[in-house]
Amino acid sequence: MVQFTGGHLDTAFAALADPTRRGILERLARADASISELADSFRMTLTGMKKHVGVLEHADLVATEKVGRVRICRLGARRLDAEVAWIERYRQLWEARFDALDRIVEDLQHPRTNMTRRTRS
Amino acid sequence: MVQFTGGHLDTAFAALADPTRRGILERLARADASISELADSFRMTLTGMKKHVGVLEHADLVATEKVGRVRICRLGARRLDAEVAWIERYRQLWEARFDALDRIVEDLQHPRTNMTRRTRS
DNA sequence: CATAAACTGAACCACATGGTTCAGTTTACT
DNA sequence: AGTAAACTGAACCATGTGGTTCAGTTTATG
Repeated sequence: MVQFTGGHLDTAFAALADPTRRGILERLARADASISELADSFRMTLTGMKKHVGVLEHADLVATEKVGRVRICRLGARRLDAEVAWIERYRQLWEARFDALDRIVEDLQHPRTNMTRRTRS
Repeated sequence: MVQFTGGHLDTAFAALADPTRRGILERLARADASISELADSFRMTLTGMKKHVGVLEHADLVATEKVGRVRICRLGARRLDAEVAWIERYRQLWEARFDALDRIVEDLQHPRTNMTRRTRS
């Protein structure tokens, strides 16, 4: 065990851990926007907004392009497939774990001499 | 717009943003464990591990109980439903956004005089 | 009772975050 | 040419993170 080459998962989850950043993604899903548009949508300085966009860009959740004096921000390539995959796998383990617990509780209440493992219902 | 009461999403995503923490969850899905067991699985001090468990506990991803001198860690109540829901919704928007882009590109290549919106195929 | 195991809390460290201000630079408009 | 908009970078600030060490406390065991 001991190390978990996290890679994308780290940066993607970290990027999603901020409400402003999630807001920006929702906003960009409606339409592309400049840094200033985003900045005053979220009542924040240009500089502050640029940092958030930087984080999202670094996670490939946003892509930007400079056109004249304005930087256009659009949704990036990352579709969060790996992230959902991790969580879904975790949820399966979670369910299995609690199913097992249920079986134990039930066995304590209705013990049976046959100790072979029961199959999932 | 302007504020996004993030609540759980914040802490859950933040908790998942660390590879050690994801590792702990996977480990606990296999079986409950004490702080010391986790600590040496991940080659870390007890104190360090306790902090990680603290973060996970704070996000309801882990629940602990002290039994004698050992603290038992098990999976917590949070099944990450809200988190998956957010991401899934985002992916839908993402698809819609790129479908729209495809339509534009296609229309540029094969222009048609009828400008009514085409329905999704 | 004595010792050791297992945890806990405080204090520290280097570095990242989420913001700001201030001082530029580049580009558009008149 | 001159002004203003839009961004950019550096510096700063308070707080959080991921880890450590050290000094306890509690609980189990010989």
